[in-house]
Amino acid sequence: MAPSNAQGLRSTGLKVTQPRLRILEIFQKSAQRHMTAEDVYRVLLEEQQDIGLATVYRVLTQFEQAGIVRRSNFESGKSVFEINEGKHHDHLVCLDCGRVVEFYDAEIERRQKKIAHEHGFELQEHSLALYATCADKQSCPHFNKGEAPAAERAAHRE
Amino acid sequence: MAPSNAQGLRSTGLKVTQPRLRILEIFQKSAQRHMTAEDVYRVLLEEQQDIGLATVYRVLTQFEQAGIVRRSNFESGKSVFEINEGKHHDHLVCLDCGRVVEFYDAEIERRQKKIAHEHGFELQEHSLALYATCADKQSCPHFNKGEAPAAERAAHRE
DNA sequence: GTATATGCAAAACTTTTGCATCCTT
DNA sequence: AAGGATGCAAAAGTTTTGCATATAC
Repeated sequence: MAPSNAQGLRSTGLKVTQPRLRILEIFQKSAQRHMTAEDVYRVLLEEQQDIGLATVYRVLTQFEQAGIVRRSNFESGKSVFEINEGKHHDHLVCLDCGRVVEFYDAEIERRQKKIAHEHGFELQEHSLALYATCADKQSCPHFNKGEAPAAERAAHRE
Repeated sequence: MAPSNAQGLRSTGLKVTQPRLRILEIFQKSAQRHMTAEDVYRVLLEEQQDIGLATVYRVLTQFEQAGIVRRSNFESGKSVFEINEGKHHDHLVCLDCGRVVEFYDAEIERRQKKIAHEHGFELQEHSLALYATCADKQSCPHFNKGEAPAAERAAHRE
């Protein structure tokens, strides 16, 4: 999964265009694995690429459908995209600095499936996000300056 | 929690107004525990109450802050509200009919807290939603006609 | 050359806000 | 009477769409 080049893109049936290649590259080169459409667009602007925000959304949506990226929603109100490495995981989001940690817990996965079955359902997918604060504030240096803290939007409602 | 009357409302420090009483009543009388702001507004319209959508949003937000309702986001892009009975639970959403089942799993809760700790965080909250289809379609009679299937928005992107 | 993709602007949707007026206390 | 609450309309924020033009195969 996650084609890293023109061949990979082609194999998904998508034409190999500049916008698609550039967006893929941004995900590969960025320090942040998790980016909103705005985040990607901002990088493109800095690079003086003439790529519109609408194209970013279109490309990300197509990439999602092709299995190249995954979309999450957290509580920010915005969609967050990341390259799909094929390994399923859930997210832990730092409310102090927005940092996103990925984790996988087999037991949680197992119980989710079991719970669905017990209620007469067939589990298709799930979305799990943990929201936490740094136990040791020193270790949470508001690291992802590009990514606004997840606490931001909740604060708006206060 | 979840004051069911004027006294209860007063105790939260909120003034007892018609819109607040009516909205509370709608949650108490409705067959659906889970409703969007639009859902509530639609009921008000049917009752010819002159209550604006903005007020519905304001009241629901205040109720959330007062602990009277809880807000969830699922994948629909809209906020879903329910009366806060005080018992924490997560949600299982039927992709066929939109039905929402509540569940609680102590082991999942435990592991979430453990995972956060292992990464140096203090868990504050979490959001877990399971998306599933009915194993036996007969038992899923598109029950919540008022509530559009959760699959709807995803379909929009296709 | 044809079908697709893109850019731009405008629209769609959910949610919030400004402000004059109304209602609780 | 005074402060908070509401309605309406307008704004904000994110995401989608229509359409003429540009690009990939």
